[in-house]
Amino acid sequence: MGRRKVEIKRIEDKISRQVTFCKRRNGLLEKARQLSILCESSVALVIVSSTGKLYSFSSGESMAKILSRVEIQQADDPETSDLAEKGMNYLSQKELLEIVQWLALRLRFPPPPLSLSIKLFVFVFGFLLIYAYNICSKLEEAKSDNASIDFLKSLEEQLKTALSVTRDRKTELMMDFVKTLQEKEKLLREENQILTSQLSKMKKSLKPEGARVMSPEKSSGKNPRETLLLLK
Amino acid sequence: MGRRKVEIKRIEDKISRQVTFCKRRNGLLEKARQLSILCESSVALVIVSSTGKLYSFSSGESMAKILSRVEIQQADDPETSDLAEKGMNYLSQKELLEIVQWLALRLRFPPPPLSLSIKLFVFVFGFLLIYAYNICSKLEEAKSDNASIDFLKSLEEQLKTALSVTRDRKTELMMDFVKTLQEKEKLLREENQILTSQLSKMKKSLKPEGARVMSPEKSSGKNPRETLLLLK
DNA sequence: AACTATTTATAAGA
DNA sequence: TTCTTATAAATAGTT
Repeated sequence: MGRRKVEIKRIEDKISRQVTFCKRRNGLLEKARQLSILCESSVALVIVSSTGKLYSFSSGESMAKILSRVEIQQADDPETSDLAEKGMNYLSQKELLEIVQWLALRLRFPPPPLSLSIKLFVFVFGFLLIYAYNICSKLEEAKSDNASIDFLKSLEEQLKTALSVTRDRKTELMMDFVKTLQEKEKLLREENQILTSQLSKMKKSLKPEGARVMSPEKSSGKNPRETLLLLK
Repeated sequence: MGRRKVEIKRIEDKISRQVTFCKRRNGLLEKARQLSILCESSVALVIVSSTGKLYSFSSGESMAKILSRVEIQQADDPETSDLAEKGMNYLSQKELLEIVQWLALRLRFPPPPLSLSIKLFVFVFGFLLIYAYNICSKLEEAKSDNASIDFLKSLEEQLKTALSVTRDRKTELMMDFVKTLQEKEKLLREENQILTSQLSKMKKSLKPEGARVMSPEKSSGKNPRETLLLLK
């Protein structure tokens, strides 16, 4: 829709590319706005220029909310369930590696099962940044009258209250449950060790024919006591 | 660009709205694609229909990556990083302790090395509060405007949403962790059973050799099973 | 899903 | 950048 038809491929001339970017970017943002209004739909659009400048639009509901639907929908989709990789992009590679290694080390558990948790963690983080960005850009357009200041003060209170939900009963219950599970795990591990050592002693005792009598005595005499102690 | 000019406002007729949505949605997605190719820019677009169906486009790099630039840009902005810092400070000592304890419990490790994770966690929670504060102070400086009340109401909704999302994610994280622990427990139990049965087989094979071996056998063969029961 | 009369977007030029 | 204008592209209403 110009003086001539253009092929859809990278515009080589830098100036021309920049001009086209400016025009089409505005066009796209406007089209996004129109679609959201005309058809009552949620639209989130982010454009980053080749020079790194950022432009975005999101309809009435916050971008965070719209994007969360992508996450949910994609999580259900087996093909896209490469969740770990997706989540990684929200933090720098370096930071993420650091977190993964650190957690893996401390949990003595191989990384893969952790990736989901990390993804969620990281997702929340990226989520709010996008959200905040949106609020900020909207804020610039906004003005307030005197009456709204009281409203904002109450909003602040509400936010504080919401924050204290960190300590709600559900969380506490879950923490208790986690504690119980961890204790169970510890006991089971210890028991496993005892069983394993009993087993190896048994095997040893079977090998040398003459030593048969001695070692079973040792193992049967020592192990039960150990087990009892550990269970305390 | 049609038989007649249309006003940009919600299309009341449902059929017509749906048809328009389909047409414009495709147009928008195509435009997004073209912009990304012509101008070598990153574009992420998400459209959710009023019926909840999701359509999206993102240029070559993944949407997550594009969105992460928002994060980078925010981090580079001195005002924002200042906010992040304030976010840390704003959480009460008590709340911070709570978060530390939760993480410490999960990781069975003393707090200090946790700093990175804590940073992320605290940031998520502190973030919105700081923004609320900031919005308040900015708006207090601004001048009267009737239309602003609607804006503020939508802002309130957005903040509420963001908070609930954060809470939901935390719960999800914990649930994932519980699941992992339960799986671990199951595996350990199975291992225990195998070890126990191996042990008793061993002992049987020792049986015919002499009567001496019998009594120790009982005690060592019985204890692990009892232990398992206790752990339930 | 097509069709087509119009509107709209935009490429090139100023 | 911004505006102008010829033309391509998108799409509203119709079939």
